[in-house]
Amino acid sequence: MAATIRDVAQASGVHVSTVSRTFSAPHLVNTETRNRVLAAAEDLGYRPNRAARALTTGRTHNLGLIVADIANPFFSHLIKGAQAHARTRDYHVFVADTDEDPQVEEELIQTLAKQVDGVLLCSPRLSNRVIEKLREDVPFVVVNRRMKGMSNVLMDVGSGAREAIGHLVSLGHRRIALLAGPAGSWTSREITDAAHAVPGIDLTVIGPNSPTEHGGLALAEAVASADVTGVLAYNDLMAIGLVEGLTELGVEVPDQVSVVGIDDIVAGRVSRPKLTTVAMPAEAAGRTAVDLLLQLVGAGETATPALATLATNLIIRDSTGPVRHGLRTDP
Amino acid sequence: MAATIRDVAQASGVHVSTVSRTFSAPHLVNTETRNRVLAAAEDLGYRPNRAARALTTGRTHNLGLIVADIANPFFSHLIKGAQAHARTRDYHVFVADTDEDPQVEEELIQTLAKQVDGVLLCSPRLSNRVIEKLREDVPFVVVNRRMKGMSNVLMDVGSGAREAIGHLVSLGHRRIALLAGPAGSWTSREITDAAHAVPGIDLTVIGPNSPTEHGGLALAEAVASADVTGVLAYNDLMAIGLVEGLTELGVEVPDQVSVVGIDDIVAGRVSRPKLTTVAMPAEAAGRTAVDLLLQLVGAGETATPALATLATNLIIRDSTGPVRHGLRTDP
DNA sequence: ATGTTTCGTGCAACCGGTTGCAGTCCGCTC
DNA sequence: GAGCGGACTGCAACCGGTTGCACGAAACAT
Repeated sequence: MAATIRDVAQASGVHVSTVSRTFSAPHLVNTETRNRVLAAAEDLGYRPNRAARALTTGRTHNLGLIVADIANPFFSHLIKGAQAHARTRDYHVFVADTDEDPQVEEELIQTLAKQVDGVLLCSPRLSNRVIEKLREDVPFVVVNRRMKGMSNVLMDVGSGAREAIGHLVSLGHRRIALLAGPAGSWTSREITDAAHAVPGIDLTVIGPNSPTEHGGLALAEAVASADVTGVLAYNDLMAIGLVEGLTELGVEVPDQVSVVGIDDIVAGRVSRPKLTTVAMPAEAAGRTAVDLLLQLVGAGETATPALATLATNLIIRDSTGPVRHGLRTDP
Repeated sequence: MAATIRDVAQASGVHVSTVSRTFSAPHLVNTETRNRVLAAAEDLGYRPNRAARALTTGRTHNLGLIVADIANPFFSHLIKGAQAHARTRDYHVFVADTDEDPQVEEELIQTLAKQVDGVLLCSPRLSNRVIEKLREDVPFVVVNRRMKGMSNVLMDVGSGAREAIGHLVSLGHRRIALLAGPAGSWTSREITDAAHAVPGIDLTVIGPNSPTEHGGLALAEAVASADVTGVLAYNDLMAIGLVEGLTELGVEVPDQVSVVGIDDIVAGRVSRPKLTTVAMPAEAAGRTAVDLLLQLVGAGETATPALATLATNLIIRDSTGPVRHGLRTDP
């Protein structure tokens, strides 16, 4: 069907190896010959078959990117950052969505392993043990989980959570709820740990929860009856869902309850009240992860794992406000 | 490094071809032998190398999915639908984002062509001519563009636009603006054509525009000064951006201007006012597209292209309301 | 003129599988 | 007991490239 290297060889009267070299090591072939080969290739519409090349070189020039939920805008931006950056390095990024299912996550990694040079694993739900085992199959960079001996891209979400809670405290809040994320999420644990370490507050942890709008919506009753005035949610989607649910229950945000999200997705800027949130540098994380992964891929076995930590920052909008004491008895 | 078919052959004392058959045509090999091979494979952690298999069979069991903007929730849901459905058919879907750039789109298709059995091209920005040329390299299903002789998945956006404008008209609107989408978008043209065909309205088409929140935001002034009372936007992101911009300009939605979006993304439900929109069945489109593509892939050259048209429906929320005459002179 | 590089190209094995063909062994039929 | 067919399995070519090695010719040194 499509032209192969042998067609080109025949058409230009040289051996296949010369054609091969014309593309993968041009400096080794005579300028004149090269031009002849290139002309023939152009003529036949020949393009090297990457899969076949991968078979011998062991390099596919593809990267895999695994996320829990492609519909989560946080991941969309990470993906965009990774794809755009990889393209400048002549790599392609294949994205796969696990639907928050660790089982699917494991299968996907195994399937991808042979088809890519390395995998970007974002916010994994798998256990460390399984990840370490899978690592024998393919180089990894793990985003949003600290793993000894592996390259990591982390966002300083602990500090973000501290900042968020500090903000609530400065507004007078003391009884604060933390909506945890999914089980197995490193980020969720970081946030929880950071929150626990803040002195002088009365913290209620609710969860684990599904990190989606629905997850947040479902928590509205629990939050309303938890006797808290401030809430920090695992991510913006949950925060938005929560605000929606609270509003339906007649609980005013921020007048009765202040809500802080994490991620800084667009929806948080257009929802009302506008969401106070901890901004996460998703695109930068994607780019950084690609860099670390290519470093790993290039160096082979000898690579030393690297750790990148990206800063987060609090963006104060309208979903947080000062505590109003005795509110419930007001008119 | 990883175990190959030859390692397994050696370990189980049979020829490689027997190992191969154990996996790709189990009924051809003796139960006893098969078990021995399977045990050895299990033992060595052997998994067939898909790329190598693809070389001889010509089937990679991968599909490519190309979208203009992975961060657009409409596409996220389409992707999820496609990936989940493909997985049930033992196929994997690789997603790539073109960033709305036709050049990148073309390159991506060419790169993917050899690594997948077929491509799902969603809302292409390329010209028909180029697509028809690329089609020689790899089977296509085109989503959101009608192309003769190719399999298509369309959403009945024309009827959706008619319904949306009918809704505005029933609220008393006559002077209506249409915010067009990007150049090269079939959907945008469909909407425009449908809008033009509605009798008795005074239509202003603005565009082409970038189909993002920013694109909508940037149009606020143009809309405010266009002397219209109703707006239909190419998609929800633009509609949301527009509402944001109008609000900043002090123009009330829906009191002064009614806004309708298209897609029904989550952000439209949480933004205030809640967005009236034409719901597009994104997930179903993803599933359907995979079905049509696998049909095409299975049948080879002989395949007859199929056309699937999915219904849309209007969801009325709070961003549309009755025209208020003489509003601007009211207090 | 001879020896030594350097350059350019061809040869052939190899990557990890698949598959048409042929051969062996076995039981069964007539 | 020869002939036949079916069930397994091995052999080897092949998919589309890459690459170490060898070889011939030209360029350079001596």
